Amino acid sequence: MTPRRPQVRVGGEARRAALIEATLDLIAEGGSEAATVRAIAVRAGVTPGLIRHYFTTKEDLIAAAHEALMTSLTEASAASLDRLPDDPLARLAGFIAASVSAPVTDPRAVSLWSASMQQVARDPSMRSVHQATYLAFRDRLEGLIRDALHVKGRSVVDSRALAIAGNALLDGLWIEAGALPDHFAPGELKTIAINSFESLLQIEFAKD
Amino acid sequence: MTPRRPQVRVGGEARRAALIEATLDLIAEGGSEAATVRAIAVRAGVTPGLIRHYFTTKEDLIAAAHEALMTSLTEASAASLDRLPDDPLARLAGFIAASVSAPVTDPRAVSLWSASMQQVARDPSMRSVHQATYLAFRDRLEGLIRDALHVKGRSVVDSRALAIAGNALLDGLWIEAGALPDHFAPGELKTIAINSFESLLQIEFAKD
DNA sequence: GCTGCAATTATACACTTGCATAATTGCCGA
DNA sequence: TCGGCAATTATGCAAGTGTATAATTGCAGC
Repeated sequence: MTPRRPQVRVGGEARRAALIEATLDLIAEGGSEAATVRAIAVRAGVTPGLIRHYFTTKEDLIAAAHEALMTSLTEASAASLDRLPDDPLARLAGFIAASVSAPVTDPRAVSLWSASMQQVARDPSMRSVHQATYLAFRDRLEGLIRDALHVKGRSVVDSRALAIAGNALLDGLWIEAGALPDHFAPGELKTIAINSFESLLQIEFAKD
Repeated sequence: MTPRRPQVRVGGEARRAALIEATLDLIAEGGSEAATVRAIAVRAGVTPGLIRHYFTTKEDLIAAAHEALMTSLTEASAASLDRLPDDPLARLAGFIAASVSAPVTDPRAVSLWSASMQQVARDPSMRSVHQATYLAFRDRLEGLIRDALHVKGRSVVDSRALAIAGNALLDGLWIEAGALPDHFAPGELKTIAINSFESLLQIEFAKD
């Protein structure tokens, strides 16, 4: 007769967040199929039934986890801006560098992101979350670009196109860094990103 | 008493390829978890047991499907080069345009690619296949860049960096086109890609 | 025509999955 | 202090999973 597992009461938002965190951990490590209800429960130190108490269905939990991931990525990006200087050129350069360096360039994040991309392709609600996050990042980049060009006295012809291209460039480098972490020399991607933006915007950043 | 299903004997490589194709279809439509043994069998018009006759395990089949996908992508890229003109500048422009237009920019392909990215993160053999495919594409792009710069009489300082940046740019645009197909005006991404390469390489393509 | 063998179907099994439902437990307010 | 109620655990179930094994079928070579 195995004794009943003692309850550890947490309740409310904390437990909910713990379940989401466990879900993301499992997906990052083993893909969507690894995130079974039972595995999530074990990871969160909880009984499977409890999940049903916080999420009416597993699909619910997955969606919540996806949204949490996206907002955390967005917030990480916003937070990096807070630590940057005021000079528009240096701000843009710092933002670019942060986007292709650790901790943003993290295999776990890339794995989670690619896992979510699949579901984005077929779940409209996930697609709208993805689109909102994508646009938030791109709009931030576009603002930085406009400021940088303005301080150089340059007329901004099509900042939308520049932001799309710059965003694509950062995305591509970010993915490659995550997928083939050993393939690039340290700092190589950062240099490439900075140089590429100099070409795209036809400006020059101050050398550090 | 349901009658026994009539056999349709195919045998050998054809049936094997059909099973792989059914697997890829299902993964593209519903993610890895949709590719169950039974679903694959139905899709291929076959009985589940037959799969075991061609692949000793399901993992075997998945790996074979991944390799088939990668080689097909590589071959598609190589084939597009065959249809391009000889002039190096036009060749590069055509290659860029093809990389961000249909049929390369295909939701199915993007979905399959992101599905494989996940497994790349944790399966070393899949990672080596991914790396080989990535390098094949990038090397092709680097060659086109070198040719284009050479015909302009420009010294090629760091074609590796240019190829990495260009590849990242194309990847990023390709992914966004696949993830948010309705978000961009027709031809917008193509224009952005061409203009961006003009900036990156500091050249000008002939207007078409 | 027969026979042997590979290709194919059929059936079965043990295990996992998500979910429902009932039983317990701890805590908070009266 | 003692109900009451939300948080938690326990148990069970029907459906789906991969795989093993046996039974059939068609075809190729003699």
